[in-house]
Amino acid sequence: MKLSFQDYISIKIHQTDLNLTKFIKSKLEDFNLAPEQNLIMMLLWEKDGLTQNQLAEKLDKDKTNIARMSSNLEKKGYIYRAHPKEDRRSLMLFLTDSGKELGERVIPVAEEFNDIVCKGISSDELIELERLLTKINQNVQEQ
Amino acid sequence: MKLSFQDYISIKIHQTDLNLTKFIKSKLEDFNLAPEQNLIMMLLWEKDGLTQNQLAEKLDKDKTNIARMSSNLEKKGYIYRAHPKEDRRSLMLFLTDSGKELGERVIPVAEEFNDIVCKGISSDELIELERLLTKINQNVQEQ
DNA sequence: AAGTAATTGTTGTTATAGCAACTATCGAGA
DNA sequence: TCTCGATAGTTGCTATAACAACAATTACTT
Repeated sequence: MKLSFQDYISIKIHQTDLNLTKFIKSKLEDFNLAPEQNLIMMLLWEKDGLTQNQLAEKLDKDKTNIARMSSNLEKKGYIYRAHPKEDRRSLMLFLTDSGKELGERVIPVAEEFNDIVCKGISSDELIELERLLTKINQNVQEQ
Repeated sequence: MKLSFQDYISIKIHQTDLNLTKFIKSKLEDFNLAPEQNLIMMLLWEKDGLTQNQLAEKLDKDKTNIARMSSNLEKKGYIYRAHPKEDRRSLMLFLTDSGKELGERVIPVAEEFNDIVCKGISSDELIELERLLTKINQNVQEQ
C-alpha cells in the first residue's frame, strides 16, 4: 500500500500548525512578542512566580528553550527573574509593570485569534477534534 | 470570557505536531535524515527532477528552507542538483543511487509511522479530522 | 559530616521556519 | 536591442525545538 504524500495526516497537522503560527506571529508583531514567548506570558498572566522548570513542564518543552525564551523576555523588559531563597538553583519569573500592561493588550488579541481559528466550527466538532488529537498524541507516546 | 491556557485549540495542534515530529525524528535517525529533509525525499521518490521552486510550492515552505535542506541532502549524497538548460536560474533535484536505495528502506518506515499515528482511528474519523484541519487553515488564510 | 545522586539552569550544536536583501537570469515592452 | 520587471536561489538574521555536556545547588546515604 504505497501512500502518497498528501495521505499522511501528520503532514496535514504540521501544515496547519505552521499556518496557525504564521498567523499569530503576525498578530503579535506589534507587541514585540514571538509566538512561543507569548505562551510563557500567557501562563504568567494567569499567575506569575513560576519557575523555568514549571514552565517547561506546563509547555512540554525542553528546559533549554524555556531558558532562552525567558532570557529574551527579560531583555525585552516584560519579566524579571529571581532565585527563590528556598532553592537557589531555580529561577522564578515575575511580571514587570511593562509585562502586566502588555497582558491587558495581548489577551484580547489572543481571544480574537481563537475566535477566528474556530469560526464555523461547533462546540461538538471542537471536542471531537481535541479527542482525535489526544488519541494521536497517545499513539505516538506509547511507543 | 477569559480563556485559560488549555482552551486554545491551536496550542493542542501545536503540541501534537511537536510530538509527531519528535517521534518521526527518532524513527529517521538511523537513516541520517531529518524530518523535513524526509518530506523532500518523499516527493523525489514519487518523481525526481523537481525544482526547488516546485518543492517550495508543494511543501508550502519558504524557498530559503528548501534551498538549505536541498544543500544538506546534497552534502549527504542522497541527491544532486543541476540547472536545466531551458532556465539556468532553476535548480532541479535528482536522486543519486544512494538516495534511491534509501527510499526502499525509508518508505516502509514512513508507512509504519502512519499506521501507529492512526491506530484506533476509523476512516470516517480521519476524514472528519482532515475536514476540521482544512476548515482551520481556511479560517486563518482568509485573513 | 562527607561523598554521591539528583535537580535546575546554561551553553553549544543541529535542524527547521520565515523575512529582507542580494545576485543571476529570463521575459516583455519600447 | 535595451531597459525594466519578474523569477529562482542564496546569504544573513531571528525565533523556535531538542539533545549533549556542563556548572551550581540540593538531597540522600552512610
